[in-house]
Amino acid sequence: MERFSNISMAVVRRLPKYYRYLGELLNNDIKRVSSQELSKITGFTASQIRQDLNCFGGFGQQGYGYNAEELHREIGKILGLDRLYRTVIIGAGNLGHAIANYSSFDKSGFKTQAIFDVDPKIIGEKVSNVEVLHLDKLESFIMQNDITIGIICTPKAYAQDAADILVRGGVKGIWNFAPADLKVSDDVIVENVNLIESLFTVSYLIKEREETNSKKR
Amino acid sequence: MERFSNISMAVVRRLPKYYRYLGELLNNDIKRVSSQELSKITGFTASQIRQDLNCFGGFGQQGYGYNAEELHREIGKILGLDRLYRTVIIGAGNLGHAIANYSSFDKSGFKTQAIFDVDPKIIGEKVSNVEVLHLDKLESFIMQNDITIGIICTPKAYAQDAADILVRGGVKGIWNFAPADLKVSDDVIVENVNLIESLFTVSYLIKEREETNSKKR
DNA sequence: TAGATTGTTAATCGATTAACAATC
DNA sequence: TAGATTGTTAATCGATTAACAATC
Repeated sequence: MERFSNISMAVVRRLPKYYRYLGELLNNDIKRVSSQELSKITGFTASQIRQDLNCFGGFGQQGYGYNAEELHREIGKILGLDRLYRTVIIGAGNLGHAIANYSSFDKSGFKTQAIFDVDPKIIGEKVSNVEVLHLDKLESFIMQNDITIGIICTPKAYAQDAADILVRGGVKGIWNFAPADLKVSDDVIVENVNLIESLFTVSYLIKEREETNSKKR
Repeated sequence: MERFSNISMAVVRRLPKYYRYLGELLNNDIKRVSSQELSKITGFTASQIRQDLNCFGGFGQQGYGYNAEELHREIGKILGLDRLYRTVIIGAGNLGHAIANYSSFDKSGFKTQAIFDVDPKIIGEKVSNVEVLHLDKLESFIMQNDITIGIICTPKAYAQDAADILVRGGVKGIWNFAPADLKVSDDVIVENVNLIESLFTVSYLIKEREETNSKKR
C-alpha cells in the first residue's frame, strides 16, 4: 500500500482501542461518529484522534465525521486483521491452556494449530480441540503448517530456547509471556506481556496513592 | 516518605524492569553496577537511568556507581514490594486458574486468598490450595480479610459488576484482564492487561514489516 | 448557503539525551 | 591525587494539543 512505517508505537498502541470502541458503536447500531464523540468515549482528545487516523489516510468527511463501519473495517485492515494467522503455543501449563481456550483470539483470526510441551504426561492430550505435541516436533511443524506466530508460555528458563526454535522454524512474530528478553533476529517481531511488571505497577500506584492521601490531611 | 507523586508513568513502567535486571545481577553475584553497565543490559540510555533513579533519591556514588543489592532493595520499596498484598481473583476460568497458580506473584508478596465465581459446579473446589467461593460472598470476604487487590478474570460482560463489588468491598487496586473500561471511584487504581490489544499490535507489526521489506526489493 | 467537522499546520508540552560540574 | 561516575542542568527530540482553513 501507500503508507509508511514511520508510525510511532504510541499511535500503534491506540489503534486496537479505536478498533474496539468502533466495534462497540457498531454493536449499538451507531453508524456515524465524529472525532469529538470518539474523544468522549475513548478519553483521547479529538485532535489526537484525527492526527492518529490521518497517519493512515483521510477516512473522514468534513462536516460529517466518520462512517463507523468503514473506519472499523479500515483500522482492522491496518492492524492486519483481514487475514488468518496460524499460531502455536509453547508450554501447556495453565497460561498455555488459558490462551488456547480464549475464543476471542480465534474469532479475530488467530488460529492455534498445536501446543508444544516436554512433559510426557500431557503429550497427546487435547486442549480445546488442539493437540499437545512434543517440543521436538516444533520446528518441522512450523515449516509444514505455515505458522506465523509463536506464543511462549513456558517458564522463564526455557523461553529463549523456545524462541530459538520458533525463529529457526520461520515464524514472523513471537508473543512472549515469559519475563525474559528474547534475542531473535531482526526480522522477527517480539511482543512481551510481562504480568509481573504490570502487577508491580499496581502496588506502586497503590502506595503512591496512600502517600499523597496521608500528606493532604 | 519525602517523595512526590509527579513521577511520569513512563518512569514508573521502567521501575519493574530495573528491579528485574538488578535481581538478575544479584543472582550472578554482581554487587556493583554503573549506569553505563545497566544501559548495556536494559537497552535504556545511561542518562535516562540516572534521571529515573534520581526521581526517588541519590542511590549512587560518584566514581563508583550503584550498589546492586541496595538499589534492588530500594526499588523494591519504591514499588511497594516490602509488604504483603492479599488478593482475590474473580472468575475461575482458565485465566483465573493460571493466575492462581502463578507462583511468582506469591513469591513477590501477592497472596491469593480466594477465587470467586458463579458456576455451582466449581464452587467449593480448590485451585492450588485456594478455595472457589460464590460471588455473593465477595463483598463481605473483602472486608473481613483485608483484601487490597482484586483481579478480574471474568468475561467482559461481567467485569463492571465485579469491579463494582470490589470497590464496595474496599479494595485499593484492580488488576483487570477483561477488555473493558471499568468505571471506579477515583481512589481505586485500575491496571488493565488487554491481551487482544497486545496480540493486535503483533499482527500490525508483522504486516508493517512485510510491507517495508517488499518495498526495499 | 450555513453549519459542522475534517485534515493539517503551528504551538506547546513533556520526555529523552547530552553535557559537565560535583565528588567519591 | 587521578580517574571514574554520579547528580543535575541545559539542549534536543518527539508527541500531544490548539487552531483554523478547506470542504462536505
